[in-house]
Amino acid sequence: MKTTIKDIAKMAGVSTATVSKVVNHKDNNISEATRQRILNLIEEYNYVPNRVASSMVTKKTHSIGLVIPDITNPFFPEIARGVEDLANQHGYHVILCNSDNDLKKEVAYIAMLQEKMVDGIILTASAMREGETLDLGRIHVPVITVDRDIKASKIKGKIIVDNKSGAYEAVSYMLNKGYKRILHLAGPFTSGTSKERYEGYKLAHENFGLPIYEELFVEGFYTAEWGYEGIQRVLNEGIDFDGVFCANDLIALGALKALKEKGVKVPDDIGIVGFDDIYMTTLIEPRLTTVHQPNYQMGYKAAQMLVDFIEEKVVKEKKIILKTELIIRESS
Amino acid sequence: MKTTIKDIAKMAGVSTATVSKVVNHKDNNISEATRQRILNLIEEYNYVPNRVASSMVTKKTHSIGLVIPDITNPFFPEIARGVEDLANQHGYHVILCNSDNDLKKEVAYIAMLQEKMVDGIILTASAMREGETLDLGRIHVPVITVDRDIKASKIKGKIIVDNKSGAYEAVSYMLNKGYKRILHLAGPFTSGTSKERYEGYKLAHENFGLPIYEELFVEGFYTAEWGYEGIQRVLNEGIDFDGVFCANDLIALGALKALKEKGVKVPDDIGIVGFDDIYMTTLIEPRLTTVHQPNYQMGYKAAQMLVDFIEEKVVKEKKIILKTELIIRESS
DNA sequence: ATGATTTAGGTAAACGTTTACCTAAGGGTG
DNA sequence: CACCCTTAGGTAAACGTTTACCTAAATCAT
Repeated sequence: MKTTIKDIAKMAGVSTATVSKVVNHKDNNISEATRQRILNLIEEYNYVPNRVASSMVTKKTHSIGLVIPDITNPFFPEIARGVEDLANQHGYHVILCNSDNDLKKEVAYIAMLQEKMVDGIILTASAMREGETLDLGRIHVPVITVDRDIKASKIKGKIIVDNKSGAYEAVSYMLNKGYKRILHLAGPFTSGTSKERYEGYKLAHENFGLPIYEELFVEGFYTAEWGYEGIQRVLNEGIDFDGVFCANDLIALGALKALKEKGVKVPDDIGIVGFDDIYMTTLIEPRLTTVHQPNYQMGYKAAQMLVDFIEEKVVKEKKIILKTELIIRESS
Repeated sequence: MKTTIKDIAKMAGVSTATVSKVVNHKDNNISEATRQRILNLIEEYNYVPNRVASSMVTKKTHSIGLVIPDITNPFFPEIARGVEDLANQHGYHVILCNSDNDLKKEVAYIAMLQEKMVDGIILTASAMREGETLDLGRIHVPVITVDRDIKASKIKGKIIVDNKSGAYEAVSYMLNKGYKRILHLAGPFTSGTSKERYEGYKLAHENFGLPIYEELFVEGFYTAEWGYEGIQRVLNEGIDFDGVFCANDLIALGALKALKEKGVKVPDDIGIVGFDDIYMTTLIEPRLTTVHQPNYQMGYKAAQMLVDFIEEKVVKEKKIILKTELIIRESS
């Protein structure tokens, strides 16, 4: 049998109220003698407060749900870590959910989180297909989205990254460097980030007064496999290009691999620029020029905003747009 | 106000017991008419059962704690994913905790998890320094360790990988290929896995009747930074070697980078073999020969065993040793 | 000495479920 | 008709806390 507050109260000859007060440091009107007596008993009998019982009365579980597509995707651990760090600092714990970019799973997880009475949810929404929509109508805890901007009602806050300007900066840099025909290996257009990065690509060309060649834009997926395949396809079609702007680093890594295998020299023959700045970009040869995304910051800020909502502090900014940073390395 | 079981009961003109039964599908003796009436009200009023209240009476929270050093280390996301997948299949959710290899944080997290009444804990223990010991004496839920074998009482089960034989196989392979002076960039010896891998390295040499050169063994950390630095140090000291066996892939990646920068050709001049088979090993050039660790499997099996303990099934094996697999690629 | 205030703690309801056990009505059997 | 069984549901305690409000004794000011 686990020791409960009642056991301690009985042994100390006080009421449970008194024990509760000392456990929660609301012991301003408890005599030092009693306090010590209780503390000793707690120690001796290894009393561990049952937080689920507390939650029943306080209506707070001090837990937050984190719903992301896949922790295995190198993009997400940093976000998760940022969330967890801030949460931990404030006494919250985080429940990890992998939605696999599947709206059904996502909805199921959110429902589950609600049943578990989490105090709030941080969500990187799955890419939605046409006609799909995420209904948060029945959720009554704050929801913050991270990285992906979705249009669903009831979202209390957003943390996003300025993808368009990040891409703009990267492509401008390439154009400045003299690249003329920049291939854009895009992510899936069901993802808003992918679209925004494409827009940055376009805008840079426009500002330079350069045309956009249709054959230099290829839509795909956010994976290394696709980067690998995409390059091969373009090469096989005989399309000419002197630089590649990839919608994320995974694509870039795949592309780089494919180019190397074809004997193409990077950056001498063709330059590559990625997006995200995931850890491994510095471990490869040549190190990848890329657009740094502040992932840890995103997670951290999201959690911060969520906790502010939960604790009913005033939240000044409900939409935080984080800046990217172009990191120039040797691949371009 | 959120709808509770009482609201539904009142509106349906039945007792809460009845509603509870239909919600939990224990409705064998509830008439179909009543069942439908209740179901409709649940739908209409968006009744969401409060699982923390359930937990109070059932003594189960259907949550498990996952304590790992750092989700940001590419070694762990796969484990976490394995855990989460199995947990999810069985209706459990997982609470993520990053201990940063800090015993204090680890202990604090475990205490917190206990207060939150998790049903069990999966732990990749932090590397302990001399004299440190993890006291699980006060935990009364099952604890399973993963990857790292620690000696702490009260561990209900272990999932580990046969590090020694993995290393043995890798080094034997190198020796067979004709490498004569194999540098071993080890991890920290506070970590058991690191020691075991070293033992595999030693055993292979012994079986080949070859000597072990002291200067070819260097203890360090499980990071790419250290691999990079370690190689430079060895090179600066003018120590001669023709192959490198790294205690993990991160070290190997760092080492590879350092070698490339010095103009050393891999695998022509020097061969490299790593350990872990993290995702990025296939994205670099040359792709890394490494010892595959079944990380996802580890997490999955750990969760499986934990759930079996929680649900009081008979657990046949309390120590599962997973086999590694040597993956030969181009770096050797 | 009296009334007011402070100190130290107690009382008991409430949080939202589950579940062992009870009951009342109806049906079946001989 | 008397008895038993089944059906359909109800009763109420229990889970372990927290907290608004209460109270009795001691101290203080005048």
